[in-house]
Amino acid sequence: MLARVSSTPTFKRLPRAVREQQMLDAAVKVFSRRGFHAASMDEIADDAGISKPMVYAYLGTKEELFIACLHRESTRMMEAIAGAAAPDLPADERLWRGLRAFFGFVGAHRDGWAVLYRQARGSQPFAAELATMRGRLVDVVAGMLDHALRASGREIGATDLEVVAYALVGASESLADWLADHPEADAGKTATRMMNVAWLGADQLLRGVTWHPPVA
Amino acid sequence: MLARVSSTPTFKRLPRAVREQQMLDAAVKVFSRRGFHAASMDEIADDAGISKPMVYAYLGTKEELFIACLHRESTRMMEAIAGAAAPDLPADERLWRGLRAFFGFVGAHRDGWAVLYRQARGSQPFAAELATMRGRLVDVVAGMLDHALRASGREIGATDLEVVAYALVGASESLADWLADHPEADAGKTATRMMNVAWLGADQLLRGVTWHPPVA
DNA sequence: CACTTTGGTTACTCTGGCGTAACCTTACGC
DNA sequence: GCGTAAGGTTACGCCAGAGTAACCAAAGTG
Repeated sequence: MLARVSSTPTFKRLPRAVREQQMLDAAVKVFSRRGFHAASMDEIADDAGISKPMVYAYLGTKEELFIACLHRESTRMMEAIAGAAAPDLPADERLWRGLRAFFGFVGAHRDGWAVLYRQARGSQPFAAELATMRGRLVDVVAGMLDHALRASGREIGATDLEVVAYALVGASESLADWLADHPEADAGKTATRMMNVAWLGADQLLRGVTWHPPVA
Repeated sequence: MLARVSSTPTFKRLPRAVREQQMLDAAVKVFSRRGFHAASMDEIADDAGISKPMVYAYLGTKEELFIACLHRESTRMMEAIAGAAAPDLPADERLWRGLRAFFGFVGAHRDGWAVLYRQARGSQPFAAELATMRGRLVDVVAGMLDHALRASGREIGATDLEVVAYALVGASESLADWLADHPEADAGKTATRMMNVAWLGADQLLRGVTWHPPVA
């Protein structure tokens, strides 16, 4: 007998890259459930099946860890969207595919992304980080609208463009929240609904229709 | 001489109701600047010109204090909106007035409401509170849309209605954030922009126009 | 087989800041 | 003028939970 070498071979001694992902998985989960502040490094370490000092060794401070989570998740999301919305498609098709990818992603990572994202909106240290990511999305949407507008010989002020894009992104985020809170809801259907709100308005704008406040 | 009674008459010994408002003012300010977690009760007390135990005596725990802030601010906002959007006006007029009131409020309370609001979205203890308030707004918007739809002999599923309303509210919130971050921006103009996005889409919906996903 | 790197652990330290106990003092009713 | 409540203070207890020191062990590497 005396079998000791391979008594528990499945465990332990994993390469760094693997452990880091496990830690991030655990961190996303715990941050989601508890919120940044209430989440404890001990619980995260525990959940990752590792001891706390390892987390510090690999991913650093609690704050840095959170940012690492944000980064990983947002990168994944951006890739999902970019991969779906090819730039050579017509505007409505691009919008539709982008939205579908977005809601698909959120639907598949409900407690991951959406809640992480919610966290980040509030707290100063991460707001900047988040603003950058949202900024990229806004730019994409704005670029899309601008492109479509120019194609139909129209134009619109830069600020107006930004604000409209911002509103569309905001509406999508809200519906993503809604989706994350309604486990029974379907991602595709939500995307369709968003499209109805977004495109019907955007389409009008593209046609040159605008609304003006009453003179009163 | 011997004047001691009225040596510092302007200070101290204020009735509870007054002090409570001062405390809430201070709390809103500090919570906004620092965020819930980083805000310290000491700083709030200090800023209110009072000592910490008084804050505990009047408004309770840090958490309770935050909720009290949320309550006061949201009540004020709801009143501003409700006061502007009379229920007997036509849909577009109501929407326009409501939006103007909303952005006017946010513009006037930039660091107050908007940041408080951002805070609350993330952290569990307040998310519920906030969800209730947003729920009321969503109901109002949904009711408005439903009313207008029925008036033109149309109808729409309850979930669809809710989701559309949710998207509109979300877009408004996003623009409110944008407004809070751009001190130079004008509230009225922002409201007009939002109206362009919201109404152009909603108007189409009201006319029975819908968008459907391509068969592919 | 030394010997070093990499993956891992237990068991602390230390501090920020919430919440409170104990204690004054001005106003007001009677 | 005297009791009592309402407004106010200083000074502290206390603990969760971030971050660390010190130490161990299994793989590579020559």
